[in-house]
Amino acid sequence: MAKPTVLLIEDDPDIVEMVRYNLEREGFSVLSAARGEEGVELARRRVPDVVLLDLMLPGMDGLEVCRRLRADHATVRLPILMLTAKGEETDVVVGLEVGADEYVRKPFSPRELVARVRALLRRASQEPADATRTRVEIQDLVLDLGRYEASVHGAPLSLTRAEFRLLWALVRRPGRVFTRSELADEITAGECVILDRNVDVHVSSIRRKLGNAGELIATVRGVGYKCRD
Amino acid sequence: MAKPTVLLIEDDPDIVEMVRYNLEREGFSVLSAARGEEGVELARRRVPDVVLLDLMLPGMDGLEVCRRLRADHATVRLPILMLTAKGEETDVVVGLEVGADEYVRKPFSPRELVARVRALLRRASQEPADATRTRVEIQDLVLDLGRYEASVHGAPLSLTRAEFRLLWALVRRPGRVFTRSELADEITAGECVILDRNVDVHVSSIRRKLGNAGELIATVRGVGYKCRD
DNA sequence: CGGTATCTTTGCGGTTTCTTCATGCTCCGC
DNA sequence: GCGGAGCATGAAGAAACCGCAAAGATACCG
Repeated sequence: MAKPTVLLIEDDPDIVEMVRYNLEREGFSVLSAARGEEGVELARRRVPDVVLLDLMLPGMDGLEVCRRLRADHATVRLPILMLTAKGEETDVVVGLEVGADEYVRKPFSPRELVARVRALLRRASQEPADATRTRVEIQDLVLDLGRYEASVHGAPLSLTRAEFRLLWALVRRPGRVFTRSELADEITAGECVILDRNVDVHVSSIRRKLGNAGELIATVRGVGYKCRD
Repeated sequence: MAKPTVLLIEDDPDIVEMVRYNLEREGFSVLSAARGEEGVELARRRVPDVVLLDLMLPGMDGLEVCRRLRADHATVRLPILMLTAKGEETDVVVGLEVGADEYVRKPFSPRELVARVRALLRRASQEPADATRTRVEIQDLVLDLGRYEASVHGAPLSLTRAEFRLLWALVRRPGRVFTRSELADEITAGECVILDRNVDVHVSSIRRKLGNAGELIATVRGVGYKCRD
């Protein structure tokens, strides 16, 4: 998982500037397009995590963009947040029917925008996450994602967030080998980049906390780590 | 598994049409009623898997429908999703008291609606007892949703609305970890957006009011909060 | 309209956790 | 057995996180 990408389709350069500044400051990577066609094309090629879409665009308008994104297989599930000017209430309704997920009225506060984008991402990502396994047992080790708890032999462990994420990644697919950078991404959830060696440190500390069960984590020399199965 | 059935109680034919179209396309079977009495009757006779309920109805309003569904043995644990128009915040509060499980603000996107209905069904199938609980006791703490009252050791607490909702969300599913933004959604019922950090403040104030029982709320560092079980 | 309770945001300080670095150890081919 | 690359681990500075207090904003009520 990398830094979340936002595609902004908007023709007013001031707004583009403002949104870009605020989203980048909050750790998003921002793409932008001033015209509808361009936006659809970009969405198809780069597939962002969210689309912010102005309703009023020169050429192809926001509704049409929305329809096209929904029509294309690559972008059909992409969360779309619509930016509307005040008093376009009916357009909002149409927009939602056409497949937008959220809307924000102009003028909007940067804070609100960021919060909405976050909420949208969260909802989008938790949808399939619920379907995924939330609990894993392997020998004496039990991990429960929903409760954020780990235990060995029934004795609870106190893992930090990074440790938990790392262990979760390994244990979820026993036998499969992960490179250090794969694991680093799991730890940071793609938010930032860390050195591969850091993974060693976390592994070391996990092993210490696991005690005997520490042997569950096998070092694969020259490659990375895996969980024994 | 058979096609899940949704009962929509809503007087605006446009919305009925829109919801029906979208839910059927997604594989649901849809019943509808334009009036509250009719809806209650239908719910009793056909017992759907979910009820979508408009708050503003001619005749018997949504809240009353909700109460009746909760009063009847056949429908007592039916998941209810409430449709609310903008600015009906106070009604939303009452809706929570009466025992609705989810809210969607109008205007809503069909995709969001479908997603919520799915989420509701999934939750209902996983924890059938949870949906309709109106009272929770955990150690010395008692929360009563119907009366909007909380007490520790029998001594009543004076919680604000935000505090009550937050605590209710935590206590209803002990052990499960909630992120700050999930909790923020619970507090505002999706009406507006607040900063994650605000959740800390409410938690802090709840803990103070709970006294010793404040330890029931555990901080999960780097993740959020949960209720000890 | 004014007063009050509640909600939201903000900033600081203490604490934990993360990251990096340096050092010593292990494994492996030769 | 030796050398070297790769790994383990301790330590320390940097960063993130949380609790709390206090102030500004908003909603509520008479």
